[in-house]
Amino acid sequence: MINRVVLVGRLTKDPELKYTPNGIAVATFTLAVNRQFSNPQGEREADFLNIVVWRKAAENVANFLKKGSLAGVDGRIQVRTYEQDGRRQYFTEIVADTVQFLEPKGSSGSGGGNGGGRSNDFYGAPPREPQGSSYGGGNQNQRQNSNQGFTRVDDDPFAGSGQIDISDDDLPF
Amino acid sequence: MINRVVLVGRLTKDPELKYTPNGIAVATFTLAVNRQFSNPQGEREADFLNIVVWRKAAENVANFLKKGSLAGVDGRIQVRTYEQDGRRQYFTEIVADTVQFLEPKGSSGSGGGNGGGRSNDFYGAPPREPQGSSYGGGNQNQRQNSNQGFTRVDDDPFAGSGQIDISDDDLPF
Amino acid sequence: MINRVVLVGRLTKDPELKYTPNGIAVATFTLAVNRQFSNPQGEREADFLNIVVWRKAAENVANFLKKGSLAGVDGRIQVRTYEQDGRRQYFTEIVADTVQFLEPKGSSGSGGGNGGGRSNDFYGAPPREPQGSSYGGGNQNQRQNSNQGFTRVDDDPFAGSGQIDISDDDLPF
Amino acid sequence: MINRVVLVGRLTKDPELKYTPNGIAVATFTLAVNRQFSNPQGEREADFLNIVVWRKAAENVANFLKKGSLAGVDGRIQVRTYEQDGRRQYFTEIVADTVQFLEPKGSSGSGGGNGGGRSNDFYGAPPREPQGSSYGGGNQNQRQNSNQGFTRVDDDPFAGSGQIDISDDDLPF
DNA sequence: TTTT
DNA sequence: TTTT
Repeated sequence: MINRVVLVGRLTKDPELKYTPNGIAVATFTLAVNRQFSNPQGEREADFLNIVVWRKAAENVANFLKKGSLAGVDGRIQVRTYEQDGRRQYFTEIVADTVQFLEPKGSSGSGGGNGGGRSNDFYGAPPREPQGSSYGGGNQNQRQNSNQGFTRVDDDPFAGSGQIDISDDDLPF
Repeated sequence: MINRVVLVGRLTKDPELKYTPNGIAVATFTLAVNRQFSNPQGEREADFLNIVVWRKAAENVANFLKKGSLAGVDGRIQVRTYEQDGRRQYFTEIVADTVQFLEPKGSSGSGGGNGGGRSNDFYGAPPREPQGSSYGGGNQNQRQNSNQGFTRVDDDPFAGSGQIDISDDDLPF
Repeated sequence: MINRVVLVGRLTKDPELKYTPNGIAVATFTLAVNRQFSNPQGEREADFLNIVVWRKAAENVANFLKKGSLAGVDGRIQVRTYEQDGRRQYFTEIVADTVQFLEPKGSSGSGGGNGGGRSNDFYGAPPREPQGSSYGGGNQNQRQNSNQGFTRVDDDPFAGSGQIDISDDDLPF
Repeated sequence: MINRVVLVGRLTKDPELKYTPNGIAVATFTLAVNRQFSNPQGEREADFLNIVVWRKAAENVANFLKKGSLAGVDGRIQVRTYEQDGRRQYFTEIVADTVQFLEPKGSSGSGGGNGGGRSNDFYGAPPREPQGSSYGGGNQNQRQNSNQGFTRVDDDPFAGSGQIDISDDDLPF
């Protein structure tokens, strides 16, 4: 059924890149999307939305976006459910089909030096592609390539660490 | 900033209509939106999304939609935050600008008999209209017009009851 | 770049199904989308939008939708340009990723008897899939299976007939 | 009925600001939206889409956007029809509810010097507001304020000139 | 007629 | 050229 979301906002932190046990890249980040109107106190609030993106687009996100970057997201809303202290919890996220980098002029100033400059799109999560092992587990993320290597992701790409060993079949793609 | 959501799905229950202390109508319902692909177990899962709609559209929703109705929603995602047992909780909802009734042929079978038949739209939450007292608190909802009268809504239209007395200024419009 | 369109409306005629020389299915139809407000003469106008959908979804569209069907479309806008009498002409169409059949209750009454009943989605135009010869040219359209066989489509799926022999490379996918 | 479009692209020229006989501002521009994939010749094509925006947002567009600006648009597709040499012609445009200025860092380099810097939204075309004469005809456009004054718009905001005298009632709002 |  |  139709489930379409389009957002433009700024990353609240650097994106996190992880890999599934099968070597599929997944990036997560939070997008701050300013509200249309200020609240009665005159403050312009924002909604903080959790974004997930898979495969090649995940690696592009990790390479080209960072805290503060302006980005567009085209995807779908999804609610994940989990138990915590015996209570059912809900986690709402946007699964991005496309992430667009929106920093037009050799911006990004300080920091990582992603070069960049052109407005650019990353297309992720192609619907139901063969889930081959084409992602061999090699970490192509340029920014997190120091000591820690990459992180494995299991069922929850937003989780801090994932030790439980599950297969790709449990992943939502 | 751009924040746009379009959904088509079915109501999991009859919508709930409430009124703010100032007499502004607000309806809430949950929309079940089937996922594109079935999970590895071959089941077609759904996402259950919380929808809010204000003013005249809220009353139309209450009058014309019910459990099982197919509906389209055009709106924006919003995250509300609240404390519970000292823990910060997040509640994600879609604030609908438009709700479209999608039951083309004199459907709705049993129950309320809303007659209907035509595909119909309800436009809600016009951005920043004067928040006059045009909604005098009279309950125009035909389906919930029995004994219980209408319910007051305070800061959380999804809450079961709201006793705290807040003004319209605390409402997100 | 972000280019997203979501529509709900009714088919003004039965969809047309054609096949490229390489056997790829493409369906076209016009969707009447009623405007939000009536014009000063009190009439509720509609916009008539050209929709294209490829591959399996095209065949589903041809099999399950017909004149008057309520349908949802999720896709992108595209402008094609062509010459006519030495004048440059523009043709705007929506390339659908998904077409959703929105006739909830064993509707469609008279006519083709598509059975159906459930709300259903067709996913078309997967971005950049290998354009294999999986569509062998066999016409699986149940409604147009009489004498005329299928129609070849060349560069313009909306054109009445296409005699010029061009390859898949000229097609927009 | 649901009719929603979200675009991100660049202006091909400076926007044009006009005023209706009743003094309502309307801006038009063309947005170049790059396609997702390059064509078989390896070129990245674009779609050129006509955007219209009304009232205050129109004036903001005229003041803050110019040729080459990156902008987001949230609106609806509309088809206008007209006669030319006895032939019916169609003109497809996007009526913007919101235009978002997407040049994050004091960009816009040469030229008008709009200062700016912050990502900014303009909300136009509020649905069915009272069509009063609140726009008194004063031209607030800073960039086109030289000799030519403002231009009147009649039925077609994209037309070069409009001599026919029509009332606001013929305008699509 | 097109933008970076 | 248009749908309910």
